Amino acid sequence: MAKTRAPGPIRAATAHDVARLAGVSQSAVSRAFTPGASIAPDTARKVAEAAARLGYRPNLIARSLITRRSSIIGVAAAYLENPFYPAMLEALSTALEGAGYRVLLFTARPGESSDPILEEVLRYRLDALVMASASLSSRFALECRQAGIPVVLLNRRTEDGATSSVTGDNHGGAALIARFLAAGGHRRPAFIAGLENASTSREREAGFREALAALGLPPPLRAVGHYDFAEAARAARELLSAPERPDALFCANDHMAFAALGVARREFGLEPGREVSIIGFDDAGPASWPVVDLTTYAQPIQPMAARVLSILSHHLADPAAPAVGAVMPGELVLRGSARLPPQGVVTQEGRLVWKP
Amino acid sequence: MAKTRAPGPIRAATAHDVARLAGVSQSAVSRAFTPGASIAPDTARKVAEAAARLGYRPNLIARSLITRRSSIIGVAAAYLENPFYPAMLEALSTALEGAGYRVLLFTARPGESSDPILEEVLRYRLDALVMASASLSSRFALECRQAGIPVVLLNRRTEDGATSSVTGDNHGGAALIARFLAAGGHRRPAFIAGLENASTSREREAGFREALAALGLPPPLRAVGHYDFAEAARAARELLSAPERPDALFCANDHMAFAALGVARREFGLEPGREVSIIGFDDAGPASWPVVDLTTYAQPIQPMAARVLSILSHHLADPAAPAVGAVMPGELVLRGSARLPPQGVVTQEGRLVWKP
DNA sequence: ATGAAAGCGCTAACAG
DNA sequence: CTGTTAGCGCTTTCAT
Repeated sequence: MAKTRAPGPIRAATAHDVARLAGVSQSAVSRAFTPGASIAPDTARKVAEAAARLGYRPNLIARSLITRRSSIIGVAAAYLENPFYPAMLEALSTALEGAGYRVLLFTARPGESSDPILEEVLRYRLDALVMASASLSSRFALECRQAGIPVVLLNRRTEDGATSSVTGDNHGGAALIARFLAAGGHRRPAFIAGLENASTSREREAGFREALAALGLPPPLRAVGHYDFAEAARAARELLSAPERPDALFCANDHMAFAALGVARREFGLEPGREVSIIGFDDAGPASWPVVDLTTYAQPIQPMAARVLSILSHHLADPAAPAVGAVMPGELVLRGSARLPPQGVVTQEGRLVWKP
Repeated sequence: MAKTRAPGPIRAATAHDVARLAGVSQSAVSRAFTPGASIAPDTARKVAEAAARLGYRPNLIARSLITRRSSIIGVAAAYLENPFYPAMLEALSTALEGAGYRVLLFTARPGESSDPILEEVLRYRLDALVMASASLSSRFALECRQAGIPVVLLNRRTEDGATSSVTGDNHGGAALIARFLAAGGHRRPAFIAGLENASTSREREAGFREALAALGLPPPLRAVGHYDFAEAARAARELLSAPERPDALFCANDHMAFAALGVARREFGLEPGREVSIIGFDDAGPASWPVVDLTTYAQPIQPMAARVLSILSHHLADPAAPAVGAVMPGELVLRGSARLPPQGVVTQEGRLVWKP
């Protein structure tokens, strides 16, 4: 009577099984699956055949244990309601997958410290960590560095600059917006801030204020939207109710501008682009939808993702390399939500941008 | 002269190091980090101290090799431009993280077969796989099953029903929309399809047509938007240019409805909700933005994510359990883009829904 | 309750 | 080019 296989989870074939079937040693099997290894074509063929027959796939877990590299990169993301982040995540994931990495996703609960989840980064021996949006304690960044795990911040930066980062040109973009508004004849600009402690919001505000001052315009009215849709709507409401109503609203990101757009049109009957100008920052997907049609400073998503990968590779190759802070230039994309100035409007790659 | 540590990536502390420092055996250290294990409180304390001193963290890779469980679940997602998916991804990730799993993200390139990436699923010995949006060859699903890896499809279903799935009530929701339009006095409804071979689009169309027929209304005009923004805009343009202009547009998902909204208002000067009714499916984030204000059938994102987890747990506990196809009921959320019928409009949890 | 010993499936010297 | 031999860091019997 034939002995039947035990039921339940059939154990996957191992390199040993393949070796036995192919009549070679187990190390030969290993070599057959290692790109650069020296192996006779004939042996490789025999192994390939046996492997195919058994449905063998090298166990990456076992490989990682030895090589101490998992080919997995942690990506901490949150705030996915803001359509900028899914786009960034997709670009980043594509870039990393293209380079042979897998992405382990951490969606930090807003408010929660990201540290507990990030403990896992160390436990799983991830090759590197990309922090998009979530905050990171400097203690943890240090610990990662000690463990030899490169960290790159995306669209975020620490005070000390000790951790590598990739950001858009927050300061320059905001300054450009100030000049754009001035050129368009706006005289009472206002600003809706994001989170007070976020580098993006602070840098954008600083760039805006400084440029405004340099142009001889008054400092902007200001309200805080905490990068939250409902709170941004409240902020817009507050600003548009001011005795001297602002003639322009610069929102620290598109997500808040989407809220402001609705408030202006539906609650104040102000047509964006005609009676009030509303400008965002990011060029998140919906900004280009005709129903939304938001003028905004576009962050270059693909190049930013590519830059993250290159910095990561750089750190992986040389663990002692110093941190780099990459600032990627973007463009002011002109749509219907802000009045155009008489000069500097040019078409570029099928879209209107402002080049003073 | 004191011997200094070798430079470069300092090797992380192992259970052996901790054991040596604590003066216990390596297995004692293992037990100290295993929740249910029998260990003397005193020993546990000594181990904890030594571990803290060395910054020791159990290597999950090594553990996985033995336990054959990685606590990692693969999630294949794509089409993140459609804001429904980031929301789903976030909910799913939160649910899985809450249950102690990590999420390995696969962003299948559109068009590409998902199989090559999914090979990785097998190599990494993932515990399970959730397919949101990406297509999955039945060959691969079979292979996963043979390898004992549970697969759950999210917002997608196979013909044969051999793979577990969680979907919204596509047929029922679409039928409800048909009845809603009829009740609102619409007489010439049209339909914008998504991808012709997607179960979501097919089921929504079938539900819509059948209900329309039952109501004695003519079959809807039809155009295909392929779940793509630009193509959906084209489809809307085509339908709204028809000699007998439709008085309602049901789009197979919100993302396409966002495009239709823009076309109606900007290109045809038709105010959605007054001159033409536009309805979507999903209740993706922007649908509720006042600038957008889309009437749509809401899929219950959180419950769907929770259901995926429960089905996964079920399959993990019993690998031989049969596939289940969960259909989660949603609600028709009323906003400004579609004319309201005189009856059945009720307020529920702060929003307007239709309960005929 | 604890330690010794045997692997998990694989890679990486090392001889041949 | 190939097989043999050690482990990677951990969990898990099995005695004690």
